[in-house]
Amino acid sequence: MKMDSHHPLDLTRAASAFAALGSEQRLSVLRTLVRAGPEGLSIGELGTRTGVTGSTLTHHVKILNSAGLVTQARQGRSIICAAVAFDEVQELADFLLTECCADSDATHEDHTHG
Amino acid sequence: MKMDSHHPLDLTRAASAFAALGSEQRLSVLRTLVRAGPEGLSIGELGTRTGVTGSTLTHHVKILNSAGLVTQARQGRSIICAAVAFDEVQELADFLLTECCADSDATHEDHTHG
DNA sequence: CAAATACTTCGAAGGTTTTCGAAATAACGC
DNA sequence: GCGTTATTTCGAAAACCTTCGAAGTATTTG
Repeated sequence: MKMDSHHPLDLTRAASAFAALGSEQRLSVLRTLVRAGPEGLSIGELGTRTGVTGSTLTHHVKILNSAGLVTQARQGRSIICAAVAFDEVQELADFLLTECCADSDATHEDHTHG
Repeated sequence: MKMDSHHPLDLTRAASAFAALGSEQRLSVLRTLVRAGPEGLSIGELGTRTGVTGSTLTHHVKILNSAGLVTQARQGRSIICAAVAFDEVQELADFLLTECCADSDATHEDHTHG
């Protein structure tokens, strides 16, 4: 469910991705997946590592998935989750910073990223 | 109020910064300030440009300020707001990605940012 | 000091999110 | 098909967020 995450970010999509990251539990889930790398982890293992379990974990993973930050794929009895955050988070940063100072009349000081 | 934003990010602070970005209205406010550059904008002008006004705007700016993403300074009758997002957003991205694959047993594939 | 401007605080109404447990579905082995 | 493991759906309770308008504070001007 939801495989499309490669059109450029609009305000609505960016806000919902940021909102997905804006909970300690979900941020901790996503970081655990980022640490785990491209192989991913089952929901069960993710629960063991983060302390978030059951329907609560299902709920949070679904939000991260809808935000395009996590993939889910069935493998036998388990669902394997993996972080897609690698590029996505840079895209989010760019969404905010890309037009830096565009409206500024001033002698553009160096506040860019990089 | 709140000038300290230079200790390293912990989970709680990072989540609250992401949560601050996770509303269309606040994201639009912050982008408007990023576009405006280091000079910043008054609350009134910010309201004119974003369509968010009055106590609602006060509320949203306060959340962005508490998250360390916006500064506020009185100048005469106005309050001038400016984005601090420049470095802060890169820090947030790093918070997520820094430990990429640390727990992975696999032959580390290249999923890093850069 | 009074009036005007710029913004904030307060409090309430409405909406959304979070969390939980019980029942449901999916896949595997016997 | 039946039991077991892994995860999801459903529904309800509590907590939290958003928005609004009315009243309040701060600052400048006459």
